Amino acid sequence: MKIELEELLAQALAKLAGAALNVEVDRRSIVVERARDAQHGDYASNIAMRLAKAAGLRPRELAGAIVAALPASPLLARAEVAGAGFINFHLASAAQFEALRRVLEMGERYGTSNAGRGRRVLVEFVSANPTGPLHVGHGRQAAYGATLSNLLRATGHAVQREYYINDAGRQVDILTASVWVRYLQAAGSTLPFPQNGYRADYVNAIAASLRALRGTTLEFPAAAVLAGLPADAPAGDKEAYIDALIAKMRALLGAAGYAAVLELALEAMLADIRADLAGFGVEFESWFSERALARSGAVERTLARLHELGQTYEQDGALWLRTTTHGDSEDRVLVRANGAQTYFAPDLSYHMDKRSRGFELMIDVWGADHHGYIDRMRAGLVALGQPGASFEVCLMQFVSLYRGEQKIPMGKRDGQFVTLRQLREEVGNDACRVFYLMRSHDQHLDFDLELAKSRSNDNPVYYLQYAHARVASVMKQLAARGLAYDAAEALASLARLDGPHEAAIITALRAYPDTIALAAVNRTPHTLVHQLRELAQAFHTWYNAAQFIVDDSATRNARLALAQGVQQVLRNGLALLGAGAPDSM
RNA sequence: GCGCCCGUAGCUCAGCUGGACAGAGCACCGGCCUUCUAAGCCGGUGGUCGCAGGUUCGAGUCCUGCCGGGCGCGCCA
Repeated sequence: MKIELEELLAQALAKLAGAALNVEVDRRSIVVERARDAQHGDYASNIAMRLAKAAGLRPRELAGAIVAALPASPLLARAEVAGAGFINFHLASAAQFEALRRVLEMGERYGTSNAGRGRRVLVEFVSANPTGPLHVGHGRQAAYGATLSNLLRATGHAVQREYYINDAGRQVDILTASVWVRYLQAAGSTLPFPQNGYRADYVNAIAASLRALRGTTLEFPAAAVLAGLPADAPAGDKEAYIDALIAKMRALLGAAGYAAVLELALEAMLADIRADLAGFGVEFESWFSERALARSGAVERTLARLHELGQTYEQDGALWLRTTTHGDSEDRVLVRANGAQTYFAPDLSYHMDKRSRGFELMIDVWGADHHGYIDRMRAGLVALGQPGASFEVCLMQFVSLYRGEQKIPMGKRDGQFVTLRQLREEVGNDACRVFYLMRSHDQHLDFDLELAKSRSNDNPVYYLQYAHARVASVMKQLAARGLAYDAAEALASLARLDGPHEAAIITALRAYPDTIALAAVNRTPHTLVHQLRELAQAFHTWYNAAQFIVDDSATRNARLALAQGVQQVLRNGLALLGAGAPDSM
């Protein structure tokens, strides 16, 4: 609709070009927007104000000339000059109802487009270390990544969702050692628990399954384990201690024994994470293992490629990447003086792998604390010959949990945090998904458990679902009264929908596809929540003001058509948000 | 010190990529269930959009500088 109106404006301006107007007009500068206020009609353009100065005319004068030059169109009831020089468009009523017709015709496809033209996009999100259960912060990233993926799909992108498993780093070794110490302690060992270990309950659970699997075969006396180890904190260094403990564990159990514990711990954690996400309705097409990447030699190949390209240098025994030449604030280490790679090396290699799999665009969803890593990654990719624009990061600000006024503290290592699973069980999946998404991702989120549970306007998910259920209920009542919906009569009687409430709803229905498109392009799912809220509000207002099941069949069917249009769009929107659309509540 | 995010009604936040009088929910006050779900609706109270400059016909929105809050700046992950 916008485009049609812009075309009309372009024609009017072309007509004026010779006479009244002596400036060149770029077609792209002709923009029509939805009017914010119903009094301003349905659409508005500021083109006259933009061109007035260059044309040497007063904005209202120019606007008047443009309106006069507008070609006749069946879309338009009238166009008028308003305010400082706006051109307001009032749609013809047939064009008004076109939106409703389209909703009913397209059904669940209403709101989709092929704007993305099949562009291949990889959305990587959550990617939490498999060293513990997901917490509420991961939940936000999960909800965001899932809905962003849905939005991109709805706008014609070929999306793949991926979870990167950091299963090669030191954190996994720390988890492995933690499990082993718990396993020993469970058999009565006096071995102290490392200060830097993972001390939450799930570690005990894995230790118990280790015992069930291996019996006593992995047991060693505490004295044997502690022999030669440095002091742990607070007397000593907790980092040095845990590293020594891990080395000792390897020595005592042997490579195979150590690997067995590690595999068990990793699989247990991953199984938990997968189940949690699946339970949350968040699916991934691929789970990408860092270890597999490392074993394939890909990281070495990436390093070699950087060397070939002359992007690296050695200094103080370490291998550095010249990221400063590509916009980073300082150069970065790829391989430390002790020969170990930093995380930067496999991360770069991983993103090159994404590119090699044919993804034009890589969208990473990261926690806000990683923002300092963005320039580094992009610079590294550019150094490898990739376009900087192929890599994009959506930063998620933090989540604070409240129970009413009370802030819930969130420690990590000590296990004193609320898990995503606990949150879902307490609040429910639908409320979680929408609560997570109702705020802009670059806004810090206060998640109040009491609010999220309350069945009121506090939580928009109920408001949206309630509107959906009300329509279902009306249709049930219709059947109960022995009546049937007549689609043909409805479509022939849309002119009966002539009140302000109906107009407000139709405006909201028409806005929906624009909202989807904008939310996808700007990576802002929260705007969808707000738009659906406006639609639901318009519907609730109408519901209270008018009766649907009336005697006059033309009016009845027209109203039922509009109600079902609302229901359809709510269902579509809730699906994108990952929430259900119940028929009764 | 440098970098990123935020600062809008008592509280939590929108503000459609500069436009027409600044919006919503909660809270507070007052109304609406013999009719399709009151998890709802209607009305009212409430704001120098952190402060100061600048750009523009027009600034909550863009630029600069302050002030305040969060986060990040390792050969950690």
